[in-house]
Amino acid sequence: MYDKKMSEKADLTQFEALAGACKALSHPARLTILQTLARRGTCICGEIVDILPLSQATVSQHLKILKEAGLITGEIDGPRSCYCIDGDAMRLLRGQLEQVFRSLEHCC
Amino acid sequence: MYDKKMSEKADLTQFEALAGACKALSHPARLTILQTLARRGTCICGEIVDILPLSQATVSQHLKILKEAGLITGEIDGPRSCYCIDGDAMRLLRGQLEQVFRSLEHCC
DNA sequence: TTTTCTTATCGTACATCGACGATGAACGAT
DNA sequence: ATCGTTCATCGTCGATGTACGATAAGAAAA
Repeated sequence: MYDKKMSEKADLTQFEALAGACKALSHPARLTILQTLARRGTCICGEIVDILPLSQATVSQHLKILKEAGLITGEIDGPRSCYCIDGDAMRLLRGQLEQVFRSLEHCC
Repeated sequence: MYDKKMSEKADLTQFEALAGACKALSHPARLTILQTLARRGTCICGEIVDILPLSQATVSQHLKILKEAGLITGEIDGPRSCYCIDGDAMRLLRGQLEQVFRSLEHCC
């Protein structure tokens, strides 16, 4: 009936960025795209379409999601597009996740 | 017109488990729940509802998602439920993510 | 210019997510 | 047996995600 502790609600916004990055990783096709980009070393365009069992439109959409999440960069090179892993963003994400996992080490 | 390389399509199923775990992490409320469980050390029941700015039904739904993803365990203790981080699952996920990030170190 | 190749975007259809109120189930206490 | 508490589940609804074909936009090649 009465307020328990005068609303000490958690601030969810502090995790919004990390949650968004995890969402970008939360699809097999997008993880496969990242793996492919890393494996080829150099940037790749629509070879990804040939590799994935998905339509060109769907692949392009997944690439857009990864780009909007800041995990990859895309540059137009003539008639084709060249995508590349954003190393800085990836290292940042890696560090953030590592920090979370460290804080989660103390379980019951 | 002709098959480029006789269908060397990537197998997306190999990343399904990891993608599913990332999806479980891809919501601020769920990350906050994990942080709360870790912070309290001991298992927690519906105090989470008091902490999060969400309804009891919504919190229960997030807890279910985390449990189905195997990241937490839930035990019924009398009239209340006691949740706890699954340390083994968390370490496994941490290792898998670390492996992915290592393979992504070689960027352009 | 016209064609061809490559890629992005639009529109659509269906599935899933995220949030909530309401209800139900389980238990302790009266 | 009847409350009151705690929690899970149901049903609903709008928003978002996933997939595709079709189309548009751009540059190279004819």
